[in-house]
Amino acid sequence: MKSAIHDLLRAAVATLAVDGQFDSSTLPAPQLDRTRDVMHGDFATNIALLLAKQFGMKPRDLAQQLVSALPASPLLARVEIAGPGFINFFLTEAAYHAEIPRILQAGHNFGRSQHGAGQRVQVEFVSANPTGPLHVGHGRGAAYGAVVADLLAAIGFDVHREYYVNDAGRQMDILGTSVWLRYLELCGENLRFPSNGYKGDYVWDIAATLHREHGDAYRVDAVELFANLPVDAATVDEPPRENGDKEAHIDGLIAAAKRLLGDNRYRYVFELGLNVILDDIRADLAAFGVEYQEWFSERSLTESGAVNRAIARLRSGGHLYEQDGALWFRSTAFGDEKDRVVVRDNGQMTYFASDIAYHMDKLERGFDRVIDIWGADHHGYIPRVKAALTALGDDVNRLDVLLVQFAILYRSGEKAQMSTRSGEFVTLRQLRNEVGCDAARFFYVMRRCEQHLDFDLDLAKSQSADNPVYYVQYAHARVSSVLRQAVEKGLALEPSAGVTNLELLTAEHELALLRTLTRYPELVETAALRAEPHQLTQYLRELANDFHTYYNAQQFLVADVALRDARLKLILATRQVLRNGLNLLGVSAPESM
RNA sequence: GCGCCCGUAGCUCAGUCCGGAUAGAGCAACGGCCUUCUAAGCCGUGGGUCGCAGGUUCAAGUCCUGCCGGGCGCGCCA
Repeated sequence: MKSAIHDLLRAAVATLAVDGQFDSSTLPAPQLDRTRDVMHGDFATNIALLLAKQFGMKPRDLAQQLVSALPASPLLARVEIAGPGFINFFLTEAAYHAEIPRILQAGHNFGRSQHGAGQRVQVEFVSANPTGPLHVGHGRGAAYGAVVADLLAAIGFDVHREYYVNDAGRQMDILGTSVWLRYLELCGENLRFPSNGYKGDYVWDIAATLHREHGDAYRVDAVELFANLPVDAATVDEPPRENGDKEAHIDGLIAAAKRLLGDNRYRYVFELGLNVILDDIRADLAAFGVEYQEWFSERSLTESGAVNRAIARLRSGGHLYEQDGALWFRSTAFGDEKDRVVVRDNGQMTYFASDIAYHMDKLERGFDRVIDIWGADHHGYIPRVKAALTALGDDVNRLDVLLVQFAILYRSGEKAQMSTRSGEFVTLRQLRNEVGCDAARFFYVMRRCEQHLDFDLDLAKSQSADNPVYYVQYAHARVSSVLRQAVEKGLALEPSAGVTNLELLTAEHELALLRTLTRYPELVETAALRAEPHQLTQYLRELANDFHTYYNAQQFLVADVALRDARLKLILATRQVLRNGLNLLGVSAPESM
């Protein structure tokens, strides 16, 4: 609908440009906006104000000429010039009525478009280390990423959803070692669990599996294991101690574990921990309605030689240097605040080295656009990744990093704190079980991603008007209920009947609802392009409000057959749009509540 | 100290990209609406120096500069 009016406007501007000897390509493209106030019509443009200077005319005079140059259209009831020179477009009721069969015919495709056709986009999100269950912070990234991906797919992009699995590195060694130590305790060994180890119950569970299936096959003498290790720091329950170093202690434990178990047995414990947790994350996300095309292994980057290749490319470009026994990337040459180590003095690759290789690999896979969705605490990491891509000679503009701020849970006004390491956290699974997937998905994307999210558990659970997700779902259920009763009373409409009777929809509430319905395709497109799912939640609340208002003002199942038919078509179209929008959010559209 | 994000009604937030018309919504408060399709709903009323100060502009919540407040980050951790 908007594009039709936009075409008329562009034609008028082009006509005037020719008359006035202007090259239309040098003029700003006319913007057409939805009006805020119905007094200003349906659409408005400020193009006369913007072009007045170039055309050497007063804005209102230019506006008048533009209006005269507008091609005739059955969509336009009238066009007015207002204020300093705005041009306001008032659409005919028929223009709105014609949208109803369009919505009904398009069905679940209404709002979808081919805007991004032919372009491949990768969206990488969540990518939490598989060292424990996902917590509520990951949940926001999951919901946000999934909806952004679905929005982009809705406007025609070929979307590749990916989870980067950190299945290598020190944190995973700490997890494997934590599992093994718990196992030793189950074997009856007496030991002091390291302050830096993973203390969650899930570690005990994995250790119990190992013990149940393999008995004492992985047991060693704890006294021998802990001999000659650097002193650990104090845990939170212990009095402070001097000279403790939790990092050196855990690294010593990892090295001892590898030595005492040998490669094969160490590997087995490590893999057991990784696989159990990764399976849990997969199941958790699947239950949350989040699906991926690919789970990309960090380890595979080393095995495929991608990391070495990335380093070689940086080296041949002269971007690497050695200092203090380590290999550094001169990222300051590309705007980073300091240079970064890619190979440590002990020969180990840093996480950053893998990440360079990963992003190099992403671009090599030919995506037109690569979107990373990270927690806001990683924002300092953006300059170095972009620096690396620039140094590699890749087009850094293909990468967008979107930062998602923290989600803070509130229960009866109190914050719920979370930390994976201490084992005291609220998991995504707990949240899903408590408030349900629908409320969780909706609440997570209700705010702009740059905004801290106050997640009110009590509100998310409440079945009342306060709860926006129920409010929208209730509108859908209400339409369904009316349609059910129409069938029961033998009043079912014939959806294929086309535009017949729609001219009877002239009440203010009906036209307001229609106006909102026709905004949907525009809304989906901007929400997708700007990666702003909250626009969709906002819109659905407005649409639900328009419907509830209409519902309270008019009876649908009236005796007048023609009027009833028209109203049923309108609410059927409303249900379709509610359903399409909820579907994009990953929220169910219940037939009854 | 440096960098990123945020600051709009009592509360939670839209609106800022790309400057436009009297700054919007929900909650909370107050007052109405169920013999009629689900009251999980609707309608109405009150409530704002858009953090502060300058600047640009015909026009600034929106753009620029400087402050102030809050969050996060500044490892040869991931």
